[in-house]
Amino acid sequence: MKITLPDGSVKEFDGPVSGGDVASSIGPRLAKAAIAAKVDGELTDLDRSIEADASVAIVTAKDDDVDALYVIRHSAAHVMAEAIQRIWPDAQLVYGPPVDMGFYYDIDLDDPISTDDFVRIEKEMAEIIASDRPFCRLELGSDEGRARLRDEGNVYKIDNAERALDGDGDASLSWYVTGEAGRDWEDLCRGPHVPSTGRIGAFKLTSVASSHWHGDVNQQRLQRVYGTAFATQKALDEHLERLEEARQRDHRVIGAKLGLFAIDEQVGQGLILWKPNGAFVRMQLEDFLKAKLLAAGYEIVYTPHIGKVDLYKTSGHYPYYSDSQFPPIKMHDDETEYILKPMNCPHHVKIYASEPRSYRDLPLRLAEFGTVYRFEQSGELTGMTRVRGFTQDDAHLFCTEDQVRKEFSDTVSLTQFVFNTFGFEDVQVRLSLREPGSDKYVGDPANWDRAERELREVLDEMQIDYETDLGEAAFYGPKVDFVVRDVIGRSWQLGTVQLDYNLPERFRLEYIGSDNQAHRPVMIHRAPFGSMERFMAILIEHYAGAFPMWLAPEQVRILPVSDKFMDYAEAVHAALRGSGIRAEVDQSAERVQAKIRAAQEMKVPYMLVVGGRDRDGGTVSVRCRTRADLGALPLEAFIEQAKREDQSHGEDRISV
RNA sequence: GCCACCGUAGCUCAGUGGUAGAGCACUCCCUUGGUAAGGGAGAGGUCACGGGUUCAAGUCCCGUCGGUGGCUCCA
Repeated sequence: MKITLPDGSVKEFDGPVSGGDVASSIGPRLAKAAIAAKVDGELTDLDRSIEADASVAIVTAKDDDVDALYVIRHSAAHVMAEAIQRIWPDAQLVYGPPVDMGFYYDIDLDDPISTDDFVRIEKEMAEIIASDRPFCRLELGSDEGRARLRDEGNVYKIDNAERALDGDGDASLSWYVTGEAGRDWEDLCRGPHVPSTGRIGAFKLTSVASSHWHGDVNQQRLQRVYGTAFATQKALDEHLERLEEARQRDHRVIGAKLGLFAIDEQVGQGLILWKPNGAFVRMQLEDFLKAKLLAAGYEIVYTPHIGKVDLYKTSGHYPYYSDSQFPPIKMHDDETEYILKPMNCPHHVKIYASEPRSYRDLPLRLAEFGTVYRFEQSGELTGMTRVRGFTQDDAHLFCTEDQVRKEFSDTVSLTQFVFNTFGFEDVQVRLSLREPGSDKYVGDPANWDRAERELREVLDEMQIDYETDLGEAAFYGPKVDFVVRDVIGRSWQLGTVQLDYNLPERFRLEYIGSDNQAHRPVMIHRAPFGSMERFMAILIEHYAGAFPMWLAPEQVRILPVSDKFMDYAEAVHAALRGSGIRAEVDQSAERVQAKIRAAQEMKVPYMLVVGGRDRDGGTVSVRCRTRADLGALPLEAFIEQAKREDQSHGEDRISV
């Protein structure tokens, strides 16, 4: 029998071997480090027999190996479940997979598990790990397995088993016993696991939350205990440190510290108050994009925050999303109703419809930073990322069928340009298509087919990597979303480009073609930032509050060495302001060291230390937030360079 | 919306049913200094809100509001 190793070498064995045997044949150290095997690309237990020629890779307990972490965390989930059942024998196990950064186990138990219980659970886990009991696989045929599950009486496991067996006549069921069958703890599980509990290097429980069976709110509510595990304590410590650092970058923490935004419960949940510093950054972002849009042939419009319900009935939004809107405002006649607009499109559609359009007018690109209101569930609200009132950098492009391709491709380029400008690298592109056979979509299926095909073709032409999500489309058309991860690893949708063959239909939009006949335009909805609130939140975390100079509300802080030089500091201040540079003077009675520290903490890009030497020479001593002391520069030269850095969006940096 | 946890000074947090605390920030005074915290003093509180138990509640119980982590949802 031939076993091919990852380096391409081939080892011969007589008869079946296990991954462990293969490891031993290579060397004792590898055998010792091995925790699982990957046979023809599939992870298996180290002691599973390999019956035929195969390529085999040995998985060792390494913290940078996703397979190793997968197996370790899966095993840790078992150990945690056993620990929980030791403490709460009534706990019914549901489902316990490894996930991105750790693992969880869903448990049905009436007693609430709280983080205070973690110490107890972790102690039991440590004991199970210290006893170093082997994970033993126990396989039963489907009938025998079902009988066993019936005896155990856990409906969740029976359900899991039926799903595993579904459509596979001769499938079997497997259990993993942590120790000796019939005596020690066991769990229905597909595996694989580490050879023994002692191989789980380091673990920690992280949080407890609620979940629902099958993710369905109408089903049994479960408790989900989250944890994480690594091969070594060092890696676990580093992971926890990274989490802590990420928390320091949290936009809610930095937003408060830098005076960017506030939320006030008297104003309302999920409603953002942009404070002067945050408002300034937002204004810069809007101006930046507006200039780009005007250059690309967009036109700016303004529309009201409310509209009659009827408008949204025509657009089709109202019946679909009535429970995620603020309730309608009823007028004095008790009949007319207005709603806070949940979307800008119907208003823009009405601008299109306000005059006759010729094919010569198309594409018509209407842009607006339009604030919309959606009644998100209270449990959903999070800082600036998930809110009830937000401003979309919205635009609607009305074009002919023939123009769709180019307009769509231009908007995708624009979105990419925006992400590049801010240095976002971890951006996933997601193409959302409709779910075949579902009736939740409106419009002609032929139009949908055409739209979906065109999106794919353009993305392919632009050589963009994307993943396809069936069933994630908007009800009116397919879309391309740009998804960015925040520092805590959560994914947020920012930019979006959506094709819409549907609204023009519902509003009976028309243009007169070169044939002098009426035709229906196609709409593209697009928002590169997505929402100003969410984009701002991600930007804060991305920069950890240290905005590049062109975005920073305070670009320069002048630090007089003592208040004897306050007059010179004020003169420098006036010169900077006169040149359009945003500067402040630190007037406190502190020493320079303290002033520097304060400015660094407030993430001011440049500090100008000024004292006697500078006053006499007409210079400023430049300190950069990231590059420390740069030395002295004549005031005029600093202003020149500062303006250049500002206007070039950081391409040209100040140097001395 | 659901579950768990949390809510004490502007911020970060201590606080055993028995007189409300610290550090930072703030104000004032001293210090007048050259690249990440000089020293001193002062001010700042309806312990989220409402009810209950108790001789006595920041502390225990119930409710409401708000926050956090998930679940579900996200045009």
